[in-house]
Amino acid sequence: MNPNASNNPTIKDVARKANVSIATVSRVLNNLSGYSDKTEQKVNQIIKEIGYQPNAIARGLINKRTQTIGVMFPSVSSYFSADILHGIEEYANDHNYSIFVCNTDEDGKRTMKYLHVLREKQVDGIIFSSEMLKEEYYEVLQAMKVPVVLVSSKADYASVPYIKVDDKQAAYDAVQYLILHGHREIAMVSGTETDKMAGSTRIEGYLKALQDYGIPFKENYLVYGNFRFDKGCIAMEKLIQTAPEATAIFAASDEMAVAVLAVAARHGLKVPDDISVIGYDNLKLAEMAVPPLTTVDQRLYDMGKLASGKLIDMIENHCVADSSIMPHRIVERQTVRRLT
Amino acid sequence: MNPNASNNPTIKDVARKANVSIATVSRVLNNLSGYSDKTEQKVNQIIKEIGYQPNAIARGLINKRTQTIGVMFPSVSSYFSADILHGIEEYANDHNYSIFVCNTDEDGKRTMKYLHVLREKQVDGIIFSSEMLKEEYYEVLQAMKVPVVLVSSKADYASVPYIKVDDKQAAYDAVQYLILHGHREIAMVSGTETDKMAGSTRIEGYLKALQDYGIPFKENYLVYGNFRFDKGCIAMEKLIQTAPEATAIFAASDEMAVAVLAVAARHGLKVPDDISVIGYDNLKLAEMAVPPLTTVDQRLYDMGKLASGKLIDMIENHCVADSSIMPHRIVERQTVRRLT
DNA sequence: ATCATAGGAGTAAACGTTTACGTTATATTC
DNA sequence: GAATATAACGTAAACGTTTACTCCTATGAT
Repeated sequence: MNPNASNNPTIKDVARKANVSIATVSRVLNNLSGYSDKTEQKVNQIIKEIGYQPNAIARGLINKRTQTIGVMFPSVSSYFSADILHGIEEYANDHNYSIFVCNTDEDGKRTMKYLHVLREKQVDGIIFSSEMLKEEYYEVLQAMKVPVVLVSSKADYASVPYIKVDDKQAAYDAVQYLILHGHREIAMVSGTETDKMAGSTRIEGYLKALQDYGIPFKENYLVYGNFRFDKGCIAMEKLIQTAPEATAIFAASDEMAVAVLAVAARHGLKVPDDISVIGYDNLKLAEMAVPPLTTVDQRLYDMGKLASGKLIDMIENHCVADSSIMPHRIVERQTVRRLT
Repeated sequence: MNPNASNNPTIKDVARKANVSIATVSRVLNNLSGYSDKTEQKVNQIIKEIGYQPNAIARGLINKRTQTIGVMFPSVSSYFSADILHGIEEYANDHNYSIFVCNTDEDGKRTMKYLHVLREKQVDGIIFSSEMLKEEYYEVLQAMKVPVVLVSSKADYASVPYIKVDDKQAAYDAVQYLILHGHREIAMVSGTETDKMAGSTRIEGYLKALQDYGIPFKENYLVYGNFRFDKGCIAMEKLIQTAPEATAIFAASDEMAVAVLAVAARHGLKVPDDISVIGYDNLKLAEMAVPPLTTVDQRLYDMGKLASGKLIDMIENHCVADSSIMPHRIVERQTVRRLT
């Protein structure tokens, strides 16, 4: 009888039934040369017949390629990550790569554990999303010898390709937009105080815009959140206490901008009549807000796609991709009022 | 010299340097018995020294287990999926499983392709999220012989374990909540017209509640969306035209409820003063809305965790888990007004 | 002293592929 | 018709593990 009844059929089963060697089956599978049309047809027929599917694990073992990439997110469930992930997944799938999602929780331990798992599972490459690439991580990454690309992030000490918008300029543009709408009392809800990445560069843009337009910076106009909604609420509450004269607020993320909206409403402040707000990201969330949020678009989905693209290029061509600065633009909706 | 300089060290390298056989190294790696304390220490020391990490691919080949599960989403980037994914990921990671995310786009072709990829990659199990399990899929799944669990979905012809809330009852409760707040003109923004799953059962709940309280159903009070924001907007626009007398709206998803909020605002309708709305899901989005959305909580994160748990149980104990009906509850926020 | 026993360790097959190399038969060239 | 090239395969090693067997040695019981 069939010596391999209960298990999934293997290349051996195909070979036996088709009366050829497994080498030949392998050849038609990978359509190389070295077989006649007749055998090709015979083999393909048997494959259909017994429902054979190649075993990617066995392939991976010998090819040393798994067609798999790992993606690290500080928080998979954040609306920010979701968009990037979607882009990454789309491109990767189209190019026959699967993706492992990893949720680091911004926790070093967890991240290291994940890095080891990805190493053991022999991923072909890794994408780091919106997270500082600590040296500790970088060391493991180097030991793994797989390509890495950063998205919405940047490593200043190591030359790892990244994809991000020019944060400083984008923040500058956002603040300038407010200024050009007649605002001079502009507060900012920033990201994490210590986050060199998206945090401080956006603050720099804010500061520079104020300076360029001769607006003095006031300490109490700058508060910190962590890019997420909850901290954004706290930050806005603080702002209402300490900077009630502000006519406009620049939030360093859409989630926080929406928090500003929420807290403003809670306090009976009308947007944009009593206070204007501009966000950062252009998540779907911005469209959904009431009123719809004016924000700076950073095309996260495309950034995800591009990240996938660069990484796969590096994997397949053993090259090193260069970094990209993504264009940004302000999308005008209804949360900024023109001061007359 | 080292015969294996450029590549990652393997168990062979460890064995050679420790002067033991690879079998012994394997034994200490998997801490089985059959070696002395001294060799154990020696081996562990060498492992540290040369930075050896086991190759999960090779392991997978022989063990026929990959510690990997595939998760299918109709849309990875939806805020709904993000929460479930987070739950799944969390539990899986804690139990040493990695997860492949798959975005089906609700497209049969894409789904089938993914199913084949997952098969080739030898995943240990599959979670299907919020999607009808078509027979076509089910056949491949059976051929794969891996456990499957459904989350926020249900297959009526096949006995696949699922996790979901009692949609009909939850919808009933939502509508009842509106009724008990004095509403009688209650419209519904439903999900996909054809979606047997979450679509029609929620409509049934709506209908039953109306009936139980002696409220006649009006055709024009029921409009269809697809659970997402954009269609929700269109649905609400329609409602404003055809059912202006409605005092309350039950939306079959938070995204659509938020759409209702947005469109209401666009038309100068105040929520909850002019119109009340209750959503379904309790996404973070509901909290973020202005005003904060009253909705029915279905604890998606926990459902994700539970799905992971059941699946891993099935994988490891070769059993078949039973289904779970998750508790739901109404979380009261500020979009429903008590009619006096 | 003999024997059974168990602990410690090695050997080699197996997992499902790919691929370098070898072999045969046929076609081509002169 | 001999020499050579080429097409069409088959053989077997390799990828990095796990594990069933086997073997040796020391220990304890008799």
